[in-house]
Amino acid sequence: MRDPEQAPRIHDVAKLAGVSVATVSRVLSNPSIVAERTRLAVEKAVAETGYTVNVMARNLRQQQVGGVLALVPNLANPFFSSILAGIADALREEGLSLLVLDTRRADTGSPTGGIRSYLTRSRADGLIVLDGSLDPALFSQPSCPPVVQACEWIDGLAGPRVLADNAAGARFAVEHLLGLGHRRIMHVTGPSENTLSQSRAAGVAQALAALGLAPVARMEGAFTLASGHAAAAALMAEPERPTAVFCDNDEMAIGLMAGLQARGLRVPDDVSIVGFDNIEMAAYANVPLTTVRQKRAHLGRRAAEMLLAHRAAPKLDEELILPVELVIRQSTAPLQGA
Amino acid sequence: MRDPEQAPRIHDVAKLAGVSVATVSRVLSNPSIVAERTRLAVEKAVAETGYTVNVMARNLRQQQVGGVLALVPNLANPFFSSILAGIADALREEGLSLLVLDTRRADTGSPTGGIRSYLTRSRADGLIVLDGSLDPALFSQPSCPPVVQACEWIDGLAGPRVLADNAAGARFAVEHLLGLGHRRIMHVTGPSENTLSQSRAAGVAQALAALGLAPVARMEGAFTLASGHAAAAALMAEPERPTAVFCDNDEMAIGLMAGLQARGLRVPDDVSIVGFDNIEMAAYANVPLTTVRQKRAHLGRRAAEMLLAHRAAPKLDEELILPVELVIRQSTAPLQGA
DNA sequence: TTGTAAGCGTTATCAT
DNA sequence: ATGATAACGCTTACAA
Repeated sequence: MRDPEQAPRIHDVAKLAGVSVATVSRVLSNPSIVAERTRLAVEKAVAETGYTVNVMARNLRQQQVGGVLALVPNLANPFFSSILAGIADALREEGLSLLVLDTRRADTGSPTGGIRSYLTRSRADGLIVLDGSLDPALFSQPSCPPVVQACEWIDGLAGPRVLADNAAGARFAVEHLLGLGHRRIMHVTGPSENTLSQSRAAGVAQALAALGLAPVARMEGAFTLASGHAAAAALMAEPERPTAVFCDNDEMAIGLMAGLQARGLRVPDDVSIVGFDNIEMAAYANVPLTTVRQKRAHLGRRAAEMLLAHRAAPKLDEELILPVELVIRQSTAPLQGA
Repeated sequence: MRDPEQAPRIHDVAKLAGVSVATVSRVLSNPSIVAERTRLAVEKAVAETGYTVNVMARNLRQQQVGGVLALVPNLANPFFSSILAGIADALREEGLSLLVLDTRRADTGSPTGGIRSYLTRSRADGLIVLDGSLDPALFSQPSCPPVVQACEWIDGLAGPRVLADNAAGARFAVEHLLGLGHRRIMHVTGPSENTLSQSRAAGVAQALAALGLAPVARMEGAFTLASGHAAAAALMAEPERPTAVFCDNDEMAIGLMAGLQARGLRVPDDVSIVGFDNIEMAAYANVPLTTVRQKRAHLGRRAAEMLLAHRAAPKLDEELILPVELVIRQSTAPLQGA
C-alpha cells in the first residue's frame, strides 16, 4: 500500500477502477472516446481518491511548460501591472500560467546573465517582452521560446508586436493644444533611448510640421512623478515661458502640475497640460487631466493572444497597432488673449 | 544523429565528453566531487553544445515545481503589484519563479473552481495569499502546498502570516488628528468584511478610547478613488460637519480631497485628511497627503522568506507584524479656533 | 474500446 | 571517481 499522505497517482485510480492507466488518462483528456460504463467507473475512482493530474509530469511528457513568461522592467509600476492583468486573463482561458520576471531587478550581477537563464523552452512556452531596453541578442539563442513584444519594443529584434499608436496619441495631444491657440509648447519626454519616447516625439513633430511650425522645447524626464515635478523648474527657466505642456505620461504630468502650482502658476489658466496613458488618477488630479487613453489591459490580452496564435501558425513580423484617443478634461484651456 | 534543431540533452553532452550522463549531472550540480580532468572535459562539451538543463525534467525528478504562486485580488492594483515585486526579488535569489494568479478574474464561472486547480503541489512549491476574501476550505486539501498569508489574511485559516501593523497605523493617524484638536472626525473605511478594514477600525477605536471619546462617524468605501470621491458628499451631509477625516487608504483620501475641493472646501483649512499606505502619489497630491507608510515591497519579501523558511522547518502559526509610521505632510492642520 | 509499454530528460542509488 | 540504471508520473503509439 502507498503512503496515504502522498498525492494519489494515475496508477492508484486505475487500480481502484479496475482499468489501465491509459484509460484513466483518456477519461481525463478525451472522455468521448471511452465507453460510458468505464468512464463512470473511472470518474468514481477519481472522486474517491481525490486525484488530480500531476501537471509537471504531463508537461514533461508533452514537451511544454504550461506557462508564459512576461518580462517587465518594473513590476511595481501600475502601468505594467495592468498590462499583466490582461495577459494573465488571456492565458488563463487557455489553461496557461503567468510567470513574471522583473528585468531591472534580475539584472543585478552579470549583465543580462540573470535573465538569460529564464529564456529557455524548458522554462516557458513563450515570452512577452514589455522591456524595450533589453539586448536583442538575448532572444537569438535557438532554445529561446517564441517572443511577442508588447507596448515597448526592442530595436533590432524582429517578430510580432502589439503597440499602442503612440505617434497618433502624441499628435492628438499637440493638435489639441495648437487648436486652443497655444504656440509656445513644451514636450516633457521619457528617456531618449526609450522607444515609446521616440515614437511620441515623432507624433509631436508631425503635428507641428502639418502647420509648418518649428520644433518645440524639450525636457527629458524619466516617466516618474519626481521628474515631472522637476520639469516645473525647467519650464520657469525658459526665456519665453511655454503656455502649454505635453508630457509623455500622466505621472510626469501630475508631478509637473504639482510643481507649477507650488510656484504659483495656475492650470489651465497659466499653463495647459496634456498627459498620456489615462491612469485612474488622471481624473482625480488636482485639476482633472486631459490625456491620451490607451487600453493597457486590452493591449496585454492582445499580446497574449498573438503569442498563442503564433505558436499554432507562425506568421512572422505581424505588427498590431492599437488605437488611442484623446480624453479632454480640465487641464487644458484656450490660450489667454487668443 | 539527433535533429540539430532540438535542444541538446544531457546525453549529447555525455557522448561528446566521453563520460556518462551521471557525470555530466554531477559536474552541473556538484562540481567538487568530480575529478578536475573530467570536469574540464564536460565543461568543454557543455560549452560546445550550448547545453542547459531541462528544468521541467529536473523538477519532475526532484518532485518540485521551481515556483511559488501568488494569489492577488487585483493584479492591476499598484498596492499589490509592489508587494509582488518584493516577493519576486526574494524568490529569484533562491532560483524560484514567481507565478501570479488574479483571484478576482479567475473566479468567473464556478465559485473558487477556477482557483482550486492551481492549489496543488504539482503546480506550485508554495502559496503566498494576498487575498483575504478567499474561502479557507480552498487550502485544506492534502495536496495544497505550504501557505503564507501576507498583508490581508483569511479568517479561519491558520498558519504563518506577514502583516503590517494596521491597528497601530490607524491609531497613529487618529492620535495625530486628536492632537491637532479635532474632535469631529470621520472614518472612511474599506469594505467591512475586509480584514484590513477591521484591524484599522480597531486602531481607531483604541485611539478614541484612550481619551474616553465616543466612536466617530463612519462611511464605508471600497479602497477606490471613486469611493473616496463619493465620501465627500456623505461628509457634507453630516449634521455636524467633520473637521477631519481618516481614510483607510491613500486612493480614497485623494478621491475625497478632490471631491471636497470641488465643493469649495479647502484642505487642510476646512478639513484635515489622513490616508494610509503612502503611495508615491501621496506626496504629489493636490495638497501633499499626511499618511501612514507601510513598506510594501519589504512586506512581500518577508512573506517569501517566511515561506522558504517554512519549507525547511515548519514552525506553524508564526505571525510577523511589520512596523508602520506616520508621515506628516500638508493635508493636516490644527483645528481652526482650537 | 481497452491494455501494454515506450518514452519525456533528469537525478540519485548502487555498484564498480 | 565514475558508470549503469531505476525511478519521477504521465501520455500516446501500437496491439489486441
